[in-house]
Amino acid sequence: MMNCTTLLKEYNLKVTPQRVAIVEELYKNGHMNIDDLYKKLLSKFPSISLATIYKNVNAMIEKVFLNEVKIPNSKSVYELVKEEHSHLVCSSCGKIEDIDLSIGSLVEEATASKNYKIQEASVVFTGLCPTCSNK
Amino acid sequence: MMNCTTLLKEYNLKVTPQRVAIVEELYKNGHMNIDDLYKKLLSKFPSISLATIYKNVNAMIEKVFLNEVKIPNSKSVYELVKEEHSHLVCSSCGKIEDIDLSIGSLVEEATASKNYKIQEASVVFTGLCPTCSNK
DNA sequence: CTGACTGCAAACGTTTTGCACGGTA
DNA sequence: TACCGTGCAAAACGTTTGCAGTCAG
Repeated sequence: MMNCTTLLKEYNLKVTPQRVAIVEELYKNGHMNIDDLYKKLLSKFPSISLATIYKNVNAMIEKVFLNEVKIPNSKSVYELVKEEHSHLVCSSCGKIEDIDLSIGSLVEEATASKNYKIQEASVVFTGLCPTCSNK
Repeated sequence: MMNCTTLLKEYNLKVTPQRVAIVEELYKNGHMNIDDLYKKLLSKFPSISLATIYKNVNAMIEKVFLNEVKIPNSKSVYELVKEEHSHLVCSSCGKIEDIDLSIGSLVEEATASKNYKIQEASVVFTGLCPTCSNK
């Protein structure tokens, strides 16, 4: 188990039980949408408010501690910020996985052909995960 | 100017002046969000309703005539469906451009490492466009 | 002529805000 | 203690729906 308290402090976020729980859940589950988070936290904090989830998620995004990932045909999910990576979404079961892809050459391609100074890349592949494609 | 009427018919969409205007605008501007469309059409149809925009955009997505593009840190935009391509977004002026990138090797990489049967790819790069990076 | 589309208003789901209270540092 | 976070309720948004009238085929 990671040390959520220290982590929150490093990002200048006050440590509250609710915030610790959010970080723990995201660490455990990788990617969660607002509802996932709300339902998970409800079992630990029966009177937690959806507004608290929103406020905290937004605060954490502000501090660049969380990252919002927009998924085609589905709700945004949130993840702890880490090294750049891409995402794989299963169109059947909805599972989301991180994947390390070498997008360097793509970035160069884009730079060369359109002269953009690329700052960020959002790469999301949708397809059938191994489990679902064997059904 | 393209033939919007024929195009709409090909996709089994009844031809109305509002729909023709939506297609014309998207053809002209490439990518527009709901508000862009609404404002543009308001000048042609002073009493058009936002609901009409939504209904038509959704109908066109249903027929796979339009495509929604989710953009990090900004609203979704819509475009006419065409060959697969990626997107370049300027983080300063908001401009969105199509770009043809060879993502084939990435798809293979993902297939090989995670065993997914990839169906769709969403690649959006954010950066400074040539104009904005010279300011 | 029939069914589909439009515009309006109401409904809906999601996200944000204001406020009183309680907890963190 | 001072400020920030929480939970609640209300407000604000964005999007969808139902309906009566109109239009396309």
